[in-house]
Amino acid sequence: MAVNEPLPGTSDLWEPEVSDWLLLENKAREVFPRYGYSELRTPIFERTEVFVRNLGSETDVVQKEMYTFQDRGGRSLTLRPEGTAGVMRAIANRGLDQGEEARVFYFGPMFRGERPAAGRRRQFHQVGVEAVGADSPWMDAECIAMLTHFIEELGIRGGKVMLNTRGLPEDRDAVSAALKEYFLPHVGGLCEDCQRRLDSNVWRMLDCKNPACHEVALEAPKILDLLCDTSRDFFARVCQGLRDLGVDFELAPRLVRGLDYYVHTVFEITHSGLGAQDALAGGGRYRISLPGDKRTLEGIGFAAGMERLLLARESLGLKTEAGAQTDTYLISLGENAILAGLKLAGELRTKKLGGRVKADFSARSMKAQMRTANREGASVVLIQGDDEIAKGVVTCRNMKTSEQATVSLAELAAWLTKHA
RNA sequence: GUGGCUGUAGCUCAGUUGGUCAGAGCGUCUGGUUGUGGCCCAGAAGGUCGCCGGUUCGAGACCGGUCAGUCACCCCA
Repeated sequence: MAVNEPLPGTSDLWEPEVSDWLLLENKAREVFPRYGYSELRTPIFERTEVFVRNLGSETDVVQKEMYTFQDRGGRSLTLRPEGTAGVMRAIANRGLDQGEEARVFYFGPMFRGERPAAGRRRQFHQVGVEAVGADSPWMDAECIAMLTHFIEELGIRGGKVMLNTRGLPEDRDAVSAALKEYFLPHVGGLCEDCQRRLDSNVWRMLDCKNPACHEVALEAPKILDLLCDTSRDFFARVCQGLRDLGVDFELAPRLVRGLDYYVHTVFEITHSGLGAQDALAGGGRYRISLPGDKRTLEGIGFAAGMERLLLARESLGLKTEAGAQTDTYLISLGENAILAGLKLAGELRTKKLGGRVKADFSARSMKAQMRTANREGASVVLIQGDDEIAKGVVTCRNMKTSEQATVSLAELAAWLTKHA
């Protein structure tokens, strides 16, 4: 049995869950193009270098979560742990003219070697967007609005937009210095991680979840207050754009997010229906150097966890229930009839009649076949035995009303149209 | 990677202080007369009690390990 179970953190997806996934994918394909974004599909594995370069060799994702392997040529390849790096690589490969923008969306499986928990899998799925070559704050506002639009279209209420800014790279030293100065006197009472972070990554001390650290971080200087005028002005425009678009948001002064390439806007959407991993989506503005391109490209993007979107829907009672598997069920009595059933089913499909047509080839009793038809939720049952075949008719039963009629093959189409 | 909880038929679970304890409900299959579902009744199939080892006269029950699930931490989506 164990050999048949999917690997930890992966799962087989059956109906009716597949329907929920299709809904998600279809919504992405419906909503994002309305904002001028087009779908991009990149490979599921890349040269390891693509991710190391883009995410940074020091990040947790790169250091301990990637599925990396050697191919037959000895190259180091990695299953993508996130979507942005591959998208950037694809954009670099195609080239982006000065002033040109690339607005794309994507979705698909990502892979990280983590311990599975609620809303966290080893093969998980993200739907994300990237708008590269766009450096306007209004772009940020529109991007966040698009995300909330998408989430609302999925029927997910109760998501909260948490918004902050990290300012420009030039601001970083001043902010770090101020934070260090603030935290230094308190460091004795903080968790081990934060004691280390004081030197390695003081920004992250702001969003530590350890109660003692959080207490201290509450009084920390606000990043926004430490930024230059340019940064503050940029952020003010993002906020204004969101207000003009009618998007509710909360300022989250301690939201910093993990990756170093973020500049200016950072945001998350949180939802209470998820358990400990309460982030539905996260993103921000970034500056990235594309390989083989001297320019630094700026962009804005986000990624949403599809499993988490589905969990949020589930917490709101929106999970798809199991439904009928079959619309028209063909019962055949006797060997001759089975062959007739095979042919009739084929004709129905060719003529696009009867919806989902399933023929029973089991040669079981009438009763047994009827039971199966009923269990599968068939709305119509067509019965053929030697009698019907001899007369060139089909016994048609409407399973909802229990009406039954003997219908000639010529009239079958009309009957099905009426009852199916 | 760390910790808590869990692991018995397809599903949900009972199984007292180790000794007919391998069970129930649901589901499935078959039947309740000659070609008819959903209700009802009857019968049947189906599990080496996650796996390995140990303690014991004897373990599903106790111990150790391992695998898996789940929740939390870390980190993130």
